[in-house]
Amino acid sequence: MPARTRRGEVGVVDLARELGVSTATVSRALNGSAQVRPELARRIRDHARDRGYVANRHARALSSNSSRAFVGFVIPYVDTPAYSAVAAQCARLLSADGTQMILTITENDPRRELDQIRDLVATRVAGMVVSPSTGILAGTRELLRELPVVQFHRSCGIDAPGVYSDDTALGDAVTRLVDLGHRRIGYIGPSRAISNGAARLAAVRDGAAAAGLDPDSLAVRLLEPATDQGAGAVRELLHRADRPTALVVGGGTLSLAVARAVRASGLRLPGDLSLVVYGDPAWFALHDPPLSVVSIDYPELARRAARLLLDRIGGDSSGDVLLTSELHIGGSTGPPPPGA
Amino acid sequence: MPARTRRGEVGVVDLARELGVSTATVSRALNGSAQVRPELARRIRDHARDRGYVANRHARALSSNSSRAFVGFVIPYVDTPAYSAVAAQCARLLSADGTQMILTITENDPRRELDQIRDLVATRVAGMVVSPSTGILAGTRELLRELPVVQFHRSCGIDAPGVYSDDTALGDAVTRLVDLGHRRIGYIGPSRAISNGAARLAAVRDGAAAAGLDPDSLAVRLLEPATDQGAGAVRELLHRADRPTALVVGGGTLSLAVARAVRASGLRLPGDLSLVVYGDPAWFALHDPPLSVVSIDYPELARRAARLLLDRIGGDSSGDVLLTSELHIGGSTGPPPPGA
DNA sequence: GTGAAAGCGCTAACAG
DNA sequence: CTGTTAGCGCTTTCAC
Repeated sequence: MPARTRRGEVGVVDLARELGVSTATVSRALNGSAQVRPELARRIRDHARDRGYVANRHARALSSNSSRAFVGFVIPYVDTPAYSAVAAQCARLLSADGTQMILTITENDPRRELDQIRDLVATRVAGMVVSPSTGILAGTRELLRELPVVQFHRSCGIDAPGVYSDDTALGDAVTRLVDLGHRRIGYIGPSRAISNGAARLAAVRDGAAAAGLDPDSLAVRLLEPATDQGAGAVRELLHRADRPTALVVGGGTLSLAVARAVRASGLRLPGDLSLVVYGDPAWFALHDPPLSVVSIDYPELARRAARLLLDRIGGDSSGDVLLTSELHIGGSTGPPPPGA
Repeated sequence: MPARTRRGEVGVVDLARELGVSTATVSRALNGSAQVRPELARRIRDHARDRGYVANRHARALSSNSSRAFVGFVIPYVDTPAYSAVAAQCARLLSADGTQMILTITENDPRRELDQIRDLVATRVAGMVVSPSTGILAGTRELLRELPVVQFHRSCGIDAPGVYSDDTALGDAVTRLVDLGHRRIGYIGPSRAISNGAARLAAVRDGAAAAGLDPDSLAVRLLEPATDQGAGAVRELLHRADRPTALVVGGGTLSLAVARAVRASGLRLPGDLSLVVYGDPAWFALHDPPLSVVSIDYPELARRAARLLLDRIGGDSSGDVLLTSELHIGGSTGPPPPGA
């Protein structure tokens, strides 16, 4: 044991002794209980500050079996801003509330997910934001039932509100492409096993239907998110005899991979192929021409998640939040090539 | 109080009673103390598992005044992968150790930083990784002296090991540019008030000197990181009569801004201007031509930070880790324009 | 309004 | 090897 022995920490007992009052009074004063003579309360608080008193959160959490001292944030992946940046943003917002955020990564592994969520429960977190893994276990659902939970990006069918992106902009993209004259449109997106994968595919199909194109005519390739197998899908799609004249991508990591593969294919945008990707327009604007992008406001997503969680911990039972995605038209969308 | 009353949690006392042993024995068995009859230990563990026992981390932390149950991770910004992705990655690695990571964001505000670090101390974290704010307060340094700390990206001169990127590749970039014939080279990087800003500037100057170019002849613009004021700096540099024939950027967020501004300027790369940016080559490869990039291996950085922290908590006093950055030559670097 | 005392759930001496 | 007994530092009845 590397022994951080007893440091010279001051505790409530010290404060109480030094002020000639009881620990109960100190505690009350420090927690703003109205039932302490204001004058005394102020003296206690001042003294606490002077002595550099910092309450031990474990003792506090242990004693008052409820506190919003900690919350959990559970995400599957680390290497996409859709998760890690939103998590960080959320930590920022929660800290304003004096709440510490414990971040855990499941790597989309149901087993780890269960372990981590169990550990969070063991920490008596006041609640948690969770982006469920694809094959969430029954035991995990069970655990989640026991405390305030907010789902995020993905839903796993438990009775908890969530913050999701409404990906209709993907549908708008398809509609727009059809309007431009495209008939053979490819879609590469995350697996439908993930709730948002399913939602995005649905949006794309709806967009086609809305423009009068048979959704079943779409060339669809669904992949695990956060893999760069997008390249393979692109090559496959573009080497068909009736290759699509337009491609829509429904995921951030996939989009990067697809953009690179398309670039490698030598096709001209938008002359030979139209392309709409998913993610941060600022980055995709590096491309020449700037890519048309479906984007979602991550900071806002984080804000809503944080607020929803705090509401829920506070007992308010709010409903889902659906954040509208936006279609930014760049230079990569145009009419299909004449011969097509 | 939103009252998560007493849920039907099982505790050591329950296990002890049900098994007809003492809580001490249960505790020992559960913590793998060798001084329990193996047969009994196994029975206890099995029973604990069957009952779905999960130890209350607060009680544990409170009792054994040392534990690696929690660590802190303190970063200034949320919107750059240099921080948020590394933090997430670190959380992933630490969880394998059963350690929960509390993430906090200072927004580079010394006051918040102090508050947050004080709160982490109040949580009795076993240690923390911290990327200090620019104007860190004396009180904060004081606090950091009291527990195992690993510095990250930035150093604040306390006596704690750190994980840094060795940005000599920035110097290599400059050397290379000089070798290509460039004499007027601009550098846009993070303020020297930040330790890594200073280090990068030094690397750039060293690179110039190594190639026989007077470091003082560099056109240097230092900015706050994570702002997009890069655009202004670019316009200013490129509108001078003796505008640089090459530009090197020493920060991720700055790089994006600079790349966009250069693009807007209409200058051809590398014909009119050579450009070397800082960040993820995969993203900057979207640019046409693909930008030459100085990059650093963030996952590895996270790995080293996690390991260093655990070592340090374990009592090992290891030294700094310097991770070598790499220069990826893309298509944005070439000889200066003939007339220059 | 304030104090005394009983825990929160666990670990760690100290005995046996 | 195992049980008894104190706490860890705080909150919270319950009296006064």
